[in-house]
Amino acid sequence: MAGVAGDRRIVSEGAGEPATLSEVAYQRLRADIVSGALDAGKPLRLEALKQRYGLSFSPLREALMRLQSERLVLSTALRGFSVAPLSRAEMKDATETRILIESDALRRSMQGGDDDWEAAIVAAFHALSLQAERQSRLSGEVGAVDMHAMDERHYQFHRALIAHCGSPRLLDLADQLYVETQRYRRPCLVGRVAGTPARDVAAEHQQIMDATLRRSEDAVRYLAEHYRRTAEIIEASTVWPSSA
Amino acid sequence: MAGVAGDRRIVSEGAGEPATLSEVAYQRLRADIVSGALDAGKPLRLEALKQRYGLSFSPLREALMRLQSERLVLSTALRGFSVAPLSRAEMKDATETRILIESDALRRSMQGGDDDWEAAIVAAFHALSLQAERQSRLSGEVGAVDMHAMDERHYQFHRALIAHCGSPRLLDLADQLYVETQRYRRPCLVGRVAGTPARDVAAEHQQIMDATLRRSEDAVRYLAEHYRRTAEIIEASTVWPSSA
DNA sequence: CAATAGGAAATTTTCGAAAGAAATCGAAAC
DNA sequence: GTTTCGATTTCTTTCGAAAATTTCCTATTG
Repeated sequence: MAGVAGDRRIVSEGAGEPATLSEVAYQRLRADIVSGALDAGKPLRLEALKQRYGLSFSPLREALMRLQSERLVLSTALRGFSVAPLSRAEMKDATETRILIESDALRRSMQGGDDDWEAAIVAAFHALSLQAERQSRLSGEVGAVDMHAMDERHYQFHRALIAHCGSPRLLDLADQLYVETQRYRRPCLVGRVAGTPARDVAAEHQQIMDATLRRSEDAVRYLAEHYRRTAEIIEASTVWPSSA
Repeated sequence: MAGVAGDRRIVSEGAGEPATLSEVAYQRLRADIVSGALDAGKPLRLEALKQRYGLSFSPLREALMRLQSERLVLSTALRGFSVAPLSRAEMKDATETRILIESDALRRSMQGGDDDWEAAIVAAFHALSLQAERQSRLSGEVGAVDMHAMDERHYQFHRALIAHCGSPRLLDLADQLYVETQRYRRPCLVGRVAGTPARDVAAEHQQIMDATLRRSEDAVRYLAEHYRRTAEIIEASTVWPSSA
């Protein structure tokens, strides 16, 4: 998932490895929160994190401070940090905010989008399709084949659509909301839940792409539908904590 | 400026003083960046900050990490932090993003807004008017009378408009963008620049409020115009750094 | 028996020093 | 005169221990 939200902030020269332990802590904590390796709602004891990642307090606290700004971590003064809980309300808010941001970004991209932008979309769509096909062919084999690669392609496709919007803030927010909503998607992707209507995600992507290349306002509508449909399926198939 | 962006994050029990030095560092650094006490673009040497605020590295770095997420501070791995520079492009992006966020938040507020919401708007408008009048009466006296109080009232009015939107994310983003754009407004407020067309800001606020209470889509239009007008005046009357 | 105060343990937060990396400066080589 | 290399200095980053605070447990009181 190289390139997702947060990479703007610490400008490390090459594309290579992170230069500071603070950055390492940030990336690993974020990955573990998104993947669910760290349970939602649970307190993040510094001693435990120190142990887990082999880092000391300073870089850990700096990373947690940053994650707090991105709504992945909660903090209470003198009482430490905890993984931000999951709830219906938060998922809805994240989804609708994402739609607001990406709709505008897509519109702006379509307005000024050039040939390179179009080509990048087509390329990302193709790569996503290949990965999806490979995925479905291997489904049922050695567990969770390569969800990571799938996520990355999926992210790249949606990012390509809005890449030409011209606003660093919108792109950043989109990245951040992608990560936030990913927390909700991930558990659903692991196993197909019974009673879920078969859904042709590839067709939805195709529809969005086609409308985008036509520079049609339909693209915005399709994109919003795409996100809302995902949110609905997740809401229905998630076992929510009692109080949320 | 109690209550502006960032207060969500660290939940300190009472409304009282900040419980941690990390929080103190955050608030003071932010205030100094917004007020211009720390020059835009300049590097933030930790030794100097330590001296200035009487704090040590850890809380300072944690605060800087947070400010970085809010686009007030820039950081380069192993090369430290610097105050985010000001530029036309950034101001435009911040302004347009703010309009996007607040337009949606205002629409949602108008949809579900109840009596208390309306009352709070009227109250905030009134308080702002009183402060503005006092301000203009005292203008020309002992320098910069109480810009702080004025800012606070102004913030509270705009916040009251969108307060009922129901989305914590939108409110947070609005807060953040308010602070960001405040950096550009502040220098303009100090002295009225020659050639600036006399502008009846109070009338604009009145117009926004009236349309809002009527639940008219005009409110959204007026609000956007209000922000764009401010941005234009600032752009014209600011001495921009050569490369920006 | 519930409520409360006191104290021990666990945890967060802060500090100052040590380690590590980049920038600076000057001398030597081209 | 310009470039390159190396040592020195400056600065950031990290660490582990000390300080401050909360949490938990127990004994005591009403």
